[in-house]
Amino acid sequence: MLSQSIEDYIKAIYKLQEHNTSVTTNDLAKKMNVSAASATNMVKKLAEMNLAEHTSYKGVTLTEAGTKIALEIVRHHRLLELYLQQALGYTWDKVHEEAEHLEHHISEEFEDRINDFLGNPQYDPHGAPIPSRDGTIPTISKDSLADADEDNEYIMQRVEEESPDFLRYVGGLGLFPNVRFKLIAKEPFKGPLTLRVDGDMKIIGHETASKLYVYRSESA
Amino acid sequence: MLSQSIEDYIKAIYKLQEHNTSVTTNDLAKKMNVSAASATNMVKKLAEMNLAEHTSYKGVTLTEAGTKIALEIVRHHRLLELYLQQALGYTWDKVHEEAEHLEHHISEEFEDRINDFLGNPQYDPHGAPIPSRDGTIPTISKDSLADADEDNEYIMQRVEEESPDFLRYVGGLGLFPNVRFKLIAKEPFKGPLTLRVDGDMKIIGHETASKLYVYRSESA
DNA sequence: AATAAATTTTAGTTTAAGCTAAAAACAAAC
DNA sequence: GTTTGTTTTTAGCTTAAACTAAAATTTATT
Repeated sequence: MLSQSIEDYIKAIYKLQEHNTSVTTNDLAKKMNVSAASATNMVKKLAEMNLAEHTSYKGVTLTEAGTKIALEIVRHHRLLELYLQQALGYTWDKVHEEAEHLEHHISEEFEDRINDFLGNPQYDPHGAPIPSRDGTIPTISKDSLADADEDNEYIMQRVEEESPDFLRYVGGLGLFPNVRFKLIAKEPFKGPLTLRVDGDMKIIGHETASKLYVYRSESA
Repeated sequence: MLSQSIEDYIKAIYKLQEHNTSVTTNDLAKKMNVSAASATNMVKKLAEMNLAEHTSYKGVTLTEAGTKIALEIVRHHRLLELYLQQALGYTWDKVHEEAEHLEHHISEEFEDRINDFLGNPQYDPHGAPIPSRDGTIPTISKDSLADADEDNEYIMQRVEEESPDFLRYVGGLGLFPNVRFKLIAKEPFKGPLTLRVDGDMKIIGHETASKLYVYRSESA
């Protein structure tokens, strides 16, 4: 059984890998809120355990074994998030934190039972893909709303931010996964975007838009 | 936030206090599966934190503050057990272990939500009382079936053992909380007991009976 | 290319929780 | 009421995961 700490580091590396090509110990230290030295130590330990590869002064990558563990943790996390929402009525801004604590402590049986309760779901409340038991990840759009084109219709896929405040803000605009909307206007130079969501006009900043992933909708 | 370890010790002391009047560090060490020295160390730390009182070479008692914490943990544990059974279909022999892991990691919100889901329940799947939010404990019979009298009707209140094997055995006899049965015969000298449960005759040992708590039923 | 700045690693400490072995205190037996 | 045996505590060691400060390496600047 891996320590909670080890699991947290693996998950952090996994998440950093999704974005940045190379993950430095410093990136990791920041994400984990520990000193750079602590991150280095853990990375060396992970390498020792063959869960990561580390080239000094360069960066870290998860090995296949490490990735497998990361996917299990992410699966736990996202299943829990959805379960908290669907079964216990949590709002989407609160599920992350609770799942964060629980993800390390549920058994395989628990995982299976909530998975069955939820009908083997593909996405969590924020639209993030839930890795399947065997490590397959449902496809997701990698198109940020910030790169979308005026005058097109889109469907919200995913909000890639977990801060409660941000989620409440976005939710207040009606922008939940699977919601359809139209991008009416988009100012140049990272300016604001105007959307029509369910008949209402909403203006959001470029920064916000960059965290929303969408796919083109066949306009109705 | 108390460490998991501290919480586990507090809970162990609480449970030992329920039975034995005085709790020695050795009792505690056995219950916790640690060396006597480790138990002594922790007890001193708890005393330091004003969660327990310790008189050297004598024993430990929880303070009011310590008891309050114990009750919270026990509440978490028993609510979880019932939730796992009611909401997720766990059998009663498996709920203990899962709850044991989760009890330290659920938030107050989680506690409240499962409590509401369960309708503010009083007893867990084994008939153990669930302390209320404010620390009140539902009444329970302290009469063991081992001390019961021939020819009377009883209702199962509680099974005071958490080992899966034992619970499966007892469950196989049909002896769940709230089940009514009649004590047909009872051999002297800690001999076996004969019961009629739902029309069927069952013979159980004294040792088993001593772990079953019952109350007299007004015979129908 | 040489030096300055930033990043990463190494070295050595700290804390929590465990351990063993030895010492101290208590209980029991003669 | 000593002596013997058990229980409890003390002392000192180990491991995991953090830390700071110093050394090493890489990157950036002139």
